[in-house]
Amino acid sequence: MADQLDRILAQWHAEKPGLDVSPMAVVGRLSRAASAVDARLAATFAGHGLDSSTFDVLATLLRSGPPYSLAPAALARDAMISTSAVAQRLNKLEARGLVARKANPDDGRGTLVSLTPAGRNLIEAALPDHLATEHALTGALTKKEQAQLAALLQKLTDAAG
Amino acid sequence: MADQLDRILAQWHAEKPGLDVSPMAVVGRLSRAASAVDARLAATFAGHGLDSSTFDVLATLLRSGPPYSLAPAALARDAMISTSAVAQRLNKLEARGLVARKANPDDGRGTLVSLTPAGRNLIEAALPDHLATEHALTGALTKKEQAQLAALLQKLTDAAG
DNA sequence: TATTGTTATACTCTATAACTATA
DNA sequence: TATAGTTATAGAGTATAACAATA
Repeated sequence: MADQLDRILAQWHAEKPGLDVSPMAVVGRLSRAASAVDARLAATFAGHGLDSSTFDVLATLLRSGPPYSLAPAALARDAMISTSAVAQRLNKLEARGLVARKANPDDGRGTLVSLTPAGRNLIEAALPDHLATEHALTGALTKKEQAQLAALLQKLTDAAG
Repeated sequence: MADQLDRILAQWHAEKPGLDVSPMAVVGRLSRAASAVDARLAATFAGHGLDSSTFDVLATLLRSGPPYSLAPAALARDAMISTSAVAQRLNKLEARGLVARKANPDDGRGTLVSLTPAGRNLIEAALPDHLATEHALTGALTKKEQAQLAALLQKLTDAAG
């Protein structure tokens, strides 16, 4: 049962028999797995009126614990995007009443972003659904396989710097 | 040596001790590995004046073998994007002289996209560099680990598909 | 001077819909 | 009528740079 990547590798073997294209099997499947998983997660998010970046912001605030409040810079670090991208995400979330911005009492330059009650309710409702989706995906693997996969992905990430 | 994902999991354990967040270890690392690998590949592409979507189009044409010519619909299927997105990528590649469009002699409605000599030269030069980058990444894993990783990713993709 | 955060702006990429031409 | 392909258009998302306020 050759999949698309097997066909791609076969094409390369035919066209470039001298090249060792074996890494493509790993890198190509990594890319496809990430896409497929993202699509499944996005479907769950959409069921709650969220997308993955919105979910990430709300989930980051939730898992930070009471008072569910962080500086924009911390959100930017966590999501690995610019602070301006965070500001623009926050504008939308604030317009929807899911987060609120307050002045940071300890630093007049700073802002603190907090979950509103509505934002808290939304992320508390979405989180179990999201976890159920993740369990459904990883459930195809044994616990041992999951641990192996996580370790191998970690090695690859380290190699990529 | 806790990484960022270990810290995230620890936060969830503290905030939601009743939830089994173990799938996040796998899904989170998948996402981070894909991002890290993409960034490394993009750096190699940039060294040849390419980005990953441009490389994909040229590489798809090359591995299709002589006469290095495909219909836009085939390129769209391969890249999993709309035909209009393909048309717009091709406009740019054609403006750079890397591909050429000709009428399909067998179907008056159709177009055939071919590598120009310049396009052929560029992808032939970029491919070994790209493979070297992929070898550098996967070289952190033994051959056996690479095979394991590919198989586990395949299982996960199937579960998501 | 450096830092925090926001906004203005421009850029890239994409999909939907409208359109042309051919089967 | 259906299919292949292109273009026009609009939307989403981002980063760079300019700006305001505070440290």
